Amino acid sequence: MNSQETESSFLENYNIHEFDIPLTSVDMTIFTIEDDTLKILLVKRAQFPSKGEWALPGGFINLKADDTLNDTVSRKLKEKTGVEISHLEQVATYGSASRDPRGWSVTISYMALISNNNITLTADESSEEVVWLPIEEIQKNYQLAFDHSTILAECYQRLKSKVQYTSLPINLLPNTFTLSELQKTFELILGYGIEKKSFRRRLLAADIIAETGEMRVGSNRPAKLYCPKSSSKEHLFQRSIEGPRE
Amino acid sequence: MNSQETESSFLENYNIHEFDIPLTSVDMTIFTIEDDTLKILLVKRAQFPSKGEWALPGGFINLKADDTLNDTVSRKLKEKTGVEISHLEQVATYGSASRDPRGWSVTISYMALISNNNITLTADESSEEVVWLPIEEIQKNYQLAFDHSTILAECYQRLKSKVQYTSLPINLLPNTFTLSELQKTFELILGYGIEKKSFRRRLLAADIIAETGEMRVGSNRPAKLYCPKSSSKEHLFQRSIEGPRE
DNA sequence: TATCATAATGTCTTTGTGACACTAACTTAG
DNA sequence: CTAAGTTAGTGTCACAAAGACATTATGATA
Repeated sequence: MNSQETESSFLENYNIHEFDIPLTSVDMTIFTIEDDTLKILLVKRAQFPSKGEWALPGGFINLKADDTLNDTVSRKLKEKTGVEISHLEQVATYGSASRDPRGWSVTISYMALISNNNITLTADESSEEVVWLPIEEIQKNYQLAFDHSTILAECYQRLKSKVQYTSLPINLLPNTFTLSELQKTFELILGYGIEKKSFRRRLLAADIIAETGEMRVGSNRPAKLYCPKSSSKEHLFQRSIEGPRE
Repeated sequence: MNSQETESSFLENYNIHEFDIPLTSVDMTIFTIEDDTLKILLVKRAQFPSKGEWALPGGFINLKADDTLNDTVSRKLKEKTGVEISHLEQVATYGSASRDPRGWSVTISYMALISNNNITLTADESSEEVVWLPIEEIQKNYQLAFDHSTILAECYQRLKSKVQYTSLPINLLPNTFTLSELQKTFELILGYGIEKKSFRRRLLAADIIAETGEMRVGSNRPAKLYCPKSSSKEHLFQRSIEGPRE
């Protein structure tokens, strides 16, 4: 290095491959609701390492194709689901020498919520199979590749805690829904029942949904259909939802 | 690729340098309180790129020295402050082709809280100067290197929102403190005054601090000294702190 | 037309917070 | 020695929002 060096001359001589740098990827926990069950998307790996094992969808950053991390994630999401994501949120980043046998690696995890409109899942060269599986069953009976069980657990935890004080579950439903459907979604994630009246008071006070004027007709009293207002996708409630008192 | 390939033969032939991978670093927003002011640590860069500009402390992962991301962060923290960190939390990860002139890069940002016990800051080969600066002044009058202004803003935002519903500010104080000192710390970060009685009720209900039995003597009525209980470093309050009513 | 199931609302109780007045304890000025 | 001043700490009421639970509303179906 000489004293005549400028920023541009420095950059001309800079070679990224001189250094040991970690592999960097993104991984996604994509939630949806199917058959009154919270499910996430898993892929069966078609390539080494961990070939044949179940894993979260994800992949390496493509330095040519992607301008930002969000581009990487959007590209991967489109590859698997081909569908518009309702909510996308970065959760955490994991890095260590041992989490991937190929070497020091870093992965950035994302949580995505989509409404299940009979999406057609598409496998590609990196995955033999792409399926929705109930999250509770994965946590009980599946051993995921790499540290994906940990990543999954942290994303699920994030979802569960955000459900206590935000309107996030709206992103798991279609564009119109009844209040009972919305409440059921909250309860599914929280793991306990909540009071109908309090729940509706919260929604009303938050002013985040609007009546569509239409009704959902079933074999009982029809229910009003609602749609989210623009601000509703992640509204923070003033207090968090409490479970039943003892 | 042949059909005889196994996981171990795959790994033998795997060369990380065949691929374009991004540079990966960590950056830290280290908060402390000095002279009743919230300050963070900045370094003046001694090397290209952005030589001479102010930046958040941080650096690249050392694949030989670090086993995990936390090792990288701990190492960097020790280099600059030489001090035990009270609270450390990953905040967000930024990646893009343009954020660093050396090429596609990813940085993982951390927020750290430490109590200011007259720490001696130490510069090293990568930084000419290491100083505590008031965060408000940085945001007004400083243009930081790379996207560090954005990273700083997001860490500050994280701190401010967590102060509303957790006991995080305890980590900015020494091991013993009075309730008034603690309240002042909350108010400093929140940016508004809070009610003494409600504040104390919350702390009592949370059961996160204990009387030491000692008193702080000044030129007025002496105040009881408290110390944190083990669970107190990030206790979640049942409701968030509200500002004054209109 | 009666029954049933779910939708929607009314209202009382409980809980925790903001407001604010009040008491307590110590230093300092005179 | 005493009164004034300042900060520490407590008592109490009003208010806001949530839980509990009863009640009414509205459709399908037998």
